[in-house]
Amino acid sequence: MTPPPDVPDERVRAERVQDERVRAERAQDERVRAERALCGLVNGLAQRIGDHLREHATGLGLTAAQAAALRELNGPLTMRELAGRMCCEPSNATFVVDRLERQGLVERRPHPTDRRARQLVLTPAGTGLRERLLALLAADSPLAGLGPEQRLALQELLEQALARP
Amino acid sequence: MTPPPDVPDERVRAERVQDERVRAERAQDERVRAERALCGLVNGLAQRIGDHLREHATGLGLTAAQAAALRELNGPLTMRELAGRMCCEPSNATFVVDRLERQGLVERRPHPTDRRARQLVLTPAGTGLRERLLALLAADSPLAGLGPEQRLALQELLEQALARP
DNA sequence: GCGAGATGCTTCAAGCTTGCATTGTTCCGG
DNA sequence: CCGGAACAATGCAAGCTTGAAGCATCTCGC
Repeated sequence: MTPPPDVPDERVRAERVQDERVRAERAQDERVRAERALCGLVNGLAQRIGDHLREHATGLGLTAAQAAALRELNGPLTMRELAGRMCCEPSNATFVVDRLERQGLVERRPHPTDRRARQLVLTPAGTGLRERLLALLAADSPLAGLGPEQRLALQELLEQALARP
Repeated sequence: MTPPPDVPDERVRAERVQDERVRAERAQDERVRAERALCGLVNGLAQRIGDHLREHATGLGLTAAQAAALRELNGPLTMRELAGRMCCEPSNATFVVDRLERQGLVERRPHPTDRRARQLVLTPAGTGLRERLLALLAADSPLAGLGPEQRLALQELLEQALARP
């Protein structure tokens, strides 16, 4: 039953190589799957945060984007500053502020020192609505499942993940 | 210099109450600020994940949403299943699949056992493009800043945050 | 001064996403 | 069997988001 001296040796080696490749592929598959799952969790939480905002916003006659803008308007801002705080493009800020203005919640004034820029100021109605919104948002948190030390840990992990561009 | 027996006592108490309220407000403010920062980080990472996908997708003539759909199409799926994997509404899946179909990457077949449903199947072109996409996505990760144990920690935190609905 | 490039805002086209209504099909209790 | 509830997919309206193009204004180096 001992095989001829040359051929099987060859075959054994080939099988070993094949084996290794299969195992490597499977390991990579596993890594990819885990990565996708993790990304899914991140997106899921982001979506929940958005839903939470929208939920409280609709009760006040606002969309989520409008509420996000209103939330940032604690003092006079330029369009660009608002876009920065909302983490979106300036053109998007234009779109959202258009609606807020049409609803009489915010006013576009000429900027005192830069004639290119606009100064966004809340109207009395806007100020009142903003306070109601902040009260609602402070009342319950989309991160209620996490304790203080867990939030800190999460923050550090997220910062590290975002650090490498 | 000793104050009259009644009035200052009153005043001291009032000041103490006022003081406490101010401190409480400030503490709540701080909590709200920290929460917003954390939400910002979550959204930031989600956005980076999306950008990463878009980046590799555009090189293949796909949008991010199309790439996300293609990525999930490893075997025959119904519209509903695809929407589930993409974490979006079925009507959105319809929209995205419309484009994929128009580009000849996917085919809508009648479902073998349920005449309400459709079965999505990749065309040869779709299969090839999907493989190229997966190769690109496996090559670099949007979570490159995190090591294995950190990913595990992040996963656990996110799961816990999402657990409480 | 002044002209070139940078900056602030807006508009537009294209695509994404959601919620709701509609249509066709299946499933189940009577 | 059959009528109604549940379900799959789609059409549609409204809103969100981005990227590129365009106009007004500012700023800096000469």
